[in-house]
Amino acid sequence: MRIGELAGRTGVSVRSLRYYEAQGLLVSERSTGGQREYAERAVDRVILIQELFAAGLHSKKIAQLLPCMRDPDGGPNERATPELVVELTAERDRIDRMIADLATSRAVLDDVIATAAREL
Amino acid sequence: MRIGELAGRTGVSVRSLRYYEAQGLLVSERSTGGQREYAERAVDRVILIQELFAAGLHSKKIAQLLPCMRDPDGGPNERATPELVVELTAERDRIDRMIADLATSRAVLDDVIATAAREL
DNA sequence: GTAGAGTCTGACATCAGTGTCAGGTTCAAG
DNA sequence: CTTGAACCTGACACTGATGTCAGACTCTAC
Repeated sequence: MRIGELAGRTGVSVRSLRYYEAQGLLVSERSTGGQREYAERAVDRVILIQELFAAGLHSKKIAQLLPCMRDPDGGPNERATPELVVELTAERDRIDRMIADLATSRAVLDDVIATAAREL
Repeated sequence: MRIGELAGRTGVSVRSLRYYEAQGLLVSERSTGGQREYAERAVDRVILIQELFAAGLHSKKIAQLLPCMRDPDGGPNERATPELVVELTAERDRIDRMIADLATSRAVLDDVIATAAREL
């Protein structure tokens, strides 16, 4: 598929997809005329990238992480270096703290919403 | 306490504390010389603000939310407008999706880490 | 009263992902 | 062939929280 369709199917802008490629997160074949052509699995890949972005990982770290995934996405499947494992473990811990903080914030919102609803 | 102490006790930079005040998230008395003086409860307030930031809320929405909290923090304790309730409900839903996404990302990291550890 | 640490305001810089525009090329349908 | 939609590259703008700097003022301790 071409970039517009991929954008439509993932909800990610065309601009962002080109950015992902520039950052080495996404690969594409090129047509004779130079237009990007994506395989079907690019859809899942893009969604995963978005999730990792949302989790606060920067593109550089995502670029290191993706080839180490056990996931059969056609990539070269390199192995994680010990340094990367250390970094990813730190990220995982950060995500754990993030989830805990989110739960707190959610409770705050819930409380305000419930209080307001009670007063109506 | 003065701004430096508040910064130290919350782990938030002096710069950020002044920013919070400019955004209407934090209030302070002023000394005769014009220096900010904070009450004890400012500590919890700042920590809460940080959590809400981490949850992806923007300062404007936090400024609307804070006075509607049931929390006895000395604020005027206004009541949430129906429009605000709608917005906060949307934020809460967004946080729920965010937590779910984070769980996915965490699992991805976990998998890579576990795979790497197994190969060592 | 003086030294030095802390604080003040205001301005500009940074980050990283994304939006947007310009000028040109490619693709698919008629 | 032609036309219009989609795509290309490259560049610049934006966002929003935070960093950083300059020059001036305040506070505390000696």
